[in-house]
Amino acid sequence: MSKAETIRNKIVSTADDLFYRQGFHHTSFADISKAVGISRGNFYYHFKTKDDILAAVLKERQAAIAQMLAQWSTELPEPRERLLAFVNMIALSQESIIQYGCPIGTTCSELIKLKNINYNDATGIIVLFREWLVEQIKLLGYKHTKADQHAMHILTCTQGISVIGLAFKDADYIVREVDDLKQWLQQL
Amino acid sequence: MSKAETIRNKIVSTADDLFYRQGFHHTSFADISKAVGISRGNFYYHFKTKDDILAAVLKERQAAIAQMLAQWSTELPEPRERLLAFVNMIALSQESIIQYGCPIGTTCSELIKLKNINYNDATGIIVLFREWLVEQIKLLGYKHTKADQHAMHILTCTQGISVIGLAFKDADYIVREVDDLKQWLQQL
DNA sequence: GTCTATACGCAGATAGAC
DNA sequence: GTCTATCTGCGTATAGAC
Repeated sequence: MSKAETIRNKIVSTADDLFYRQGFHHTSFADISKAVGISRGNFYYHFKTKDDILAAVLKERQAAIAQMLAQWSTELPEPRERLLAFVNMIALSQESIIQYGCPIGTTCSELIKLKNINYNDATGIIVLFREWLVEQIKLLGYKHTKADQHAMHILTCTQGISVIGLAFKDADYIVREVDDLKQWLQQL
Repeated sequence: MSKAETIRNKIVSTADDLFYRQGFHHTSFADISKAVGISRGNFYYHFKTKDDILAAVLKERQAAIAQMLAQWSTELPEPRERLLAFVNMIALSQESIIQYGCPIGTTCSELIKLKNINYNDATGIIVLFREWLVEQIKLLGYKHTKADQHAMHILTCTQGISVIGLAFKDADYIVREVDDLKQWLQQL
């Protein structure tokens, strides 16, 4: 890997982190270049515009999520286990959720309102989750329509937990709601 | 009511609307003054800073919500009916939720990340909802702790529905999830 | 490739004429 | 009270030296 690619990757991962913690609009080039440790001028050698960085961040996130889901699909034999792994993700990242919310949901909500952002780019990751969830639920014996409704319900709960967890900064609440959701999954 | 107060009120209601549809950070003074039909200079006669407008908007929203909740408490005799009225609010405003999300949730999520905004100002309205819900659920015979957990669950669902409804722009989904939540309330 | 210097536009905010 | 003119700072973006 060339040095240019290494720096590029560092810019993307740093931007990823800052976009999550501060929001896309609220993160300036100065923030990113300062965190990476390069000058703003150098910055433009790698990315022409802010939207270019955003596109790279979203692509990178999507790839990471796709890989994680694929890993679960291979490592966990039972579809129900996979669903539990998905839901458990919320409980595991409760600390960051309390501080910054869900990385997927908050970004999606922010970007979807921006007129110049592509709708599919903004929602891509949630679509990925939805399709993967549907796949697992169908393996439990549900038809597509019903499986999709259940998948949407799971997404509803995880996003709701993230929003309310952020608003009230309550870790116990997150654990409790995640447990309820797990129970719901068990009897699915 | 003096003319100054009328204009002030118009600024607040316009800002309220724009903050909801575009987000606080994304709404400029130019946007508001243009929508109200006054010059930016005149603007500053009524509000010194952007934070002042935000404070006025939040106060106004809080007052409106408090009044709505009080009205439900007087008009609807049964606590269960009141809870249904709350949840039904989501279904009734599905059109705007699909476009802009939940006015309470999105604003809260955005403001809570801003360092210079008071935490209590950002979460005030959700706290209001929480307390009112707890009150109603206690009337159903639940102890405070359990009632609060149920209240938090209702908030979780409504916020989750708003986020996912916005992301997928699906009105049928909203109606379906609201119906599920209503059923859950019936057996509470 | 990486830097400094700088242009440019926009948003927040102020001064002062009317 | 309402306006126009203007200032300042910041964020995006470019040019060009090294």
